[in-house]
Amino acid sequence: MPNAPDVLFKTLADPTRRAIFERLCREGEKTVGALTEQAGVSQPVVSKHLGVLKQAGLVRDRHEGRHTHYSAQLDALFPLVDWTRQMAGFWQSRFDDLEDLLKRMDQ
Amino acid sequence: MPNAPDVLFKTLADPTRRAIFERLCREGEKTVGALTEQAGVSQPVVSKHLGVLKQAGLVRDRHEGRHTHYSAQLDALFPLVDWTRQMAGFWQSRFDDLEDLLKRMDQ
DNA sequence: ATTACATATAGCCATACAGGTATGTATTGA
DNA sequence: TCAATACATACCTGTATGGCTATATGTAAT
Repeated sequence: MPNAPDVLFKTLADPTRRAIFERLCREGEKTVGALTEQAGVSQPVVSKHLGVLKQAGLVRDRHEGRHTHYSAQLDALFPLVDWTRQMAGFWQSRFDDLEDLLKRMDQ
Repeated sequence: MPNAPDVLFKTLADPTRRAIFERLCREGEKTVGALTEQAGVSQPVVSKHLGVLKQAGLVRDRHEGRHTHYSAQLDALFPLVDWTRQMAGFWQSRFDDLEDLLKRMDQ
C-alpha cells in the first residue's frame, strides 16, 4: 500500500518523466506529439511516462479527435509539500524540546 | 550531471531509505545499529542506504569510537521546496497570463 | 473505402539497484 | 594479545523499469 509521497517520489524520480511534467507546468496543455518532439525519447515512451504521471494524479488528459491533450494537475503535488513541512516540523519540534530542556536545566 | 532535485527525488524514492531519513528527522541522531533494529532490512543494507543519503547531503555522520551516529540535514531538502515553488509559480504565471488576456479581451 | 495520422499497447532487452551473505576494518574490553 | 562488537565493503542475484520496435486502435481526410 504505497502512500501519496511514495507514489510522487517514485513518479518524479525519473528525469525524462519529470521533464515532461515540468514542461506541462511551464507551458500548459500539450499533445503527445508536441511533447515527443522535445522529449528526446520515442513517442511510445512518452505515452508510457504520461500514463505513469496520470496514475499518480499529476496530469489529466483531454481527448479531442485523434489528439490527446495533457495538462499538469498541480494540486497533486500537495502531499509532497506536506511531507516536506512535516520533516521540517519534526526538526523544529526537536529543537524546541532541546530549548525546553536547556531552560529547565537553567533553573 | 544530475541536478539537485534529480538527486533528491531519486534518493527519496526508495521507501526503506526514505523511512530511515524520516526517522532521523523525527527522532534525531541515531546509530546504524539503532536504525537497523527497526528498518526491516539487514545492517549492510542500512549502511548502504545511509551512504546514498549522505551522498545526497541528506544526512551527516559523526564517528564516536566504534559507533557512527547519523543525523538528518534538513537544509538539503531546500532544492525540493524550491522546485515545488517553481512548478507552482509557472502554474500561477500562466494563470496570470490568462487573466491578462481576458482583461484585454474585455476592453 | 482507403489512406494518413495520432496515440496507445505489446513484447523484448539491457541496465540499475535493492536485497542478501560473507568478509574486512576499527575499536573496545578482557 | 585475543575475542567481541559496530560498521563498512565486496560480491552476487532477482526484479523492476526505461528504452526500443512493431503493431493495434481510433479518428480525420480524400
